[in-house]
Amino acid sequence: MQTPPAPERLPGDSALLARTGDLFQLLRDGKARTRAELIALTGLARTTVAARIDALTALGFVGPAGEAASSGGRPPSRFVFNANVKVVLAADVGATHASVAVTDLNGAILARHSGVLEVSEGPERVLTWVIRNCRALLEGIGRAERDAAGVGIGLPGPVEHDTGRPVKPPIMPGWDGFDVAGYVRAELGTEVLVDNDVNIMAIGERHAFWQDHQNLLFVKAATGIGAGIISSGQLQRGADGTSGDLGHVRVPNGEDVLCRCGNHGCLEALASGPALAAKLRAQGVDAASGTAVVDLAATGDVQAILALRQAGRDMGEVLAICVNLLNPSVIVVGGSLSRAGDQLLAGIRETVYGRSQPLATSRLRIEQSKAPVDAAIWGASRMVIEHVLSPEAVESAIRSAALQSA
Amino acid sequence: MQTPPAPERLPGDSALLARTGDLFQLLRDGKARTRAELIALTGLARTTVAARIDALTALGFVGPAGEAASSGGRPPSRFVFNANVKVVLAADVGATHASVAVTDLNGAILARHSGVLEVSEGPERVLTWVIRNCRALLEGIGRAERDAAGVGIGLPGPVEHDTGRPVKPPIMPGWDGFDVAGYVRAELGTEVLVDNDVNIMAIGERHAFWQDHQNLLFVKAATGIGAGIISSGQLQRGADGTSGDLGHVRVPNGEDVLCRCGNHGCLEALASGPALAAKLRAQGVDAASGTAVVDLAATGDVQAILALRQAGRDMGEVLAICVNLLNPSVIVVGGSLSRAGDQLLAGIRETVYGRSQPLATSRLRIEQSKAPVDAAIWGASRMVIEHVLSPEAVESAIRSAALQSA
DNA sequence: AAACTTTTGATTGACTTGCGGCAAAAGTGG
DNA sequence: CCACTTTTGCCGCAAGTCAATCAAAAGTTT
Repeated sequence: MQTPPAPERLPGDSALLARTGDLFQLLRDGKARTRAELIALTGLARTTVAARIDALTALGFVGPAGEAASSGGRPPSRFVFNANVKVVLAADVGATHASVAVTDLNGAILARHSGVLEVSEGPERVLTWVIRNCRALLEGIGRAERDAAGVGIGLPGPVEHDTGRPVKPPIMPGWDGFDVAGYVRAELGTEVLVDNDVNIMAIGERHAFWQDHQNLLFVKAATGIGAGIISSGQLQRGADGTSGDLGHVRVPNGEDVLCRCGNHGCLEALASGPALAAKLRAQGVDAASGTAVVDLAATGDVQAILALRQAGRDMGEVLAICVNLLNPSVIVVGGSLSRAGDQLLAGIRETVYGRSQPLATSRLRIEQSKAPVDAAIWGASRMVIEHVLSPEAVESAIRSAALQSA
Repeated sequence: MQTPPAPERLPGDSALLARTGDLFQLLRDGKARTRAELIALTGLARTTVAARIDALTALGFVGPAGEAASSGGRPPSRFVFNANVKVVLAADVGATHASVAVTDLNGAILARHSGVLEVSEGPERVLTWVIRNCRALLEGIGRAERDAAGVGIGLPGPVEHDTGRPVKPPIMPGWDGFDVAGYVRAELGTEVLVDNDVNIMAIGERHAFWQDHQNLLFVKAATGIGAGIISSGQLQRGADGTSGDLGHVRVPNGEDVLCRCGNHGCLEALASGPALAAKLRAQGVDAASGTAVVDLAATGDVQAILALRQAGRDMGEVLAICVNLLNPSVIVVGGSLSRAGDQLLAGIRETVYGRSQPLATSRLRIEQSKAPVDAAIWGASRMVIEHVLSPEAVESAIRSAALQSA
């Protein structure tokens, strides 16, 4: 008996593309592709690709996208990711205001609403506001609640992401341990993911502008100062969900400044928005808040400019250590103070490039956030999207649909 | 026509255990298990489990482990991971000496050899020494070169792990960009993985003593001061492989000390072994090196004790920031200075617990390395083991064996 | 308009894999 | 020695992937 020639590819061998959900990942980039292109890309058989595309089309995850140019015969039909099968709800809750938005599955914002809302009013009232406005936005664009694939929520304090509960947040009285995810899920009936707002901004900024960077440090400088760490392409939340807490790190030249946390020399007491405003007021300048300082700097106010630059240096002292420790390829500075742009960044760059090891800084970029207002919404949306469009999630959606029809 | 009842589990549905390599992961813990236990653990069918065990047994990855107690019928046979199918070579190259070892697939050291060797002699000579001693060790325990599953090498400088090349290492003249992995692979003909020695020690320490901690910071305090970061259970190497470089971070009370890197106030200039020895010599104490300082402290020398404690405080200043940034659940302090134990750690603890946010430290442990000498070898071995026993690697081994026999 | 090219859908058979059923094997307890 | 239990090997079934084939569809080229 003669054995058949060993095939180059054993059946079931395509370990990376064993499931329909994996094929789908290729289409996630939004490019329209023909079946032939997908066959070349995956190495799967024609019938397999066709069957999987059919399954994805039946669920609405992909849709037809016209025809490609003919190369002398029947033109091939193309397929493209359908970012509108579902929508995603995104909420960014700040200390004194909140935003909600509806996005498609690309993270593009379809509708949004912002309002003044004190997080200190407690979880029930704040989340009720969020839920109500989510519903209103859905109604406004004519989508049903069941069209929502999930809700992403950013909160201004440490969050245990796995359970969706805040853990001892300093500025959120009444929220400690509250089951945010459960509360919202009970109302909206969808997947709910909760995280720290800085983490969410890091995710948003990375996906929007720095996709090819696997090691990114996002710094939010506003009322507080915090960082979101992306290492190996993955958000790092730490053991208790409190990673990136740079606000109360001690900086050298702030020994005499008392912080609201009770310690001396915290970065936040030196370089946060309120700290800068207080400093200028002490100099006789009328500055109510951090944004006022930024506005003053924009008009050319020398004291404001100097204060921002010094704040940048103070932050740089801390960031230099972060750079040596984490060796990121980019630091993105966001938050209300970052609108000052050059002034703040110049101070940061000056110190970081001076203090860090040449090896770690040779390819390091330090940039201003390119979308200070949208990053949080994008990140909240992106967190949900990655979850619900993951190979596993798509796979299980296909399987349950198959069960339904059987 | 009647549709058959929908099966609870569709074929190919066992997403998490689709492959034989995944079943193998369950057996990696070394516990002997019966087929029935594996069925319960995996949810796979009896025949499937049996077939996979057969495949793994054929390759030698698992072996029979006697019979379990009968519960009234035929006693079940048990299977256990066979850590001796292959051996792993591990090498730790330090500045002035090097170690090589052979371990089994559990990482247990079967044979080892250490010697005096200057890394500055250059890659060819050092690696030749490593290769020669690897061969000698293999011969000593009666194993062939082809029994080696791979080689793990730790080097005292930054390494681009993906390519296996050092990048601008400060104390390794002639090594910059040298293809370490390629050079060794050409000789020994196996997988070669290279990494920074601190990273490797972090891996070793974590696996040996802190398996349930997903966020660990390993600090090596010796001639230099560096850290290995494990976040989300994964070693974080940074964008250029230079993460954890804490030696040249500036600490507050060292402004007047000049570091060998040319800057002032580096942690290494204050708290490294040579720095402590120099400090004591300036005080009239005879201390040749960091280990001499540690020895003095062990005899109760007050100046040495004070110096170590202050070094701990200086390190603590930096580690406090690391804690706020990374929120690890444990910091392990290793390196030659860590043998000082209490003195150094007391200084570190004092500062870290004082400076870090209560949230980040409430569950933080700061401990001495439990195996200062073995951690590096264990880590180098572990790095290789995780690579060659990964589900993918096992899977492909099984597939290629199937092709061979066909 | 006819010939040619290319895509697409449908079908078939071979192969592989996972699963359940059945019977033999290998124990225990009376 | 004889039931009884449990494990284990073997076989057929169902499902999925793949390669191959055929025919229809939808273009281009002559």
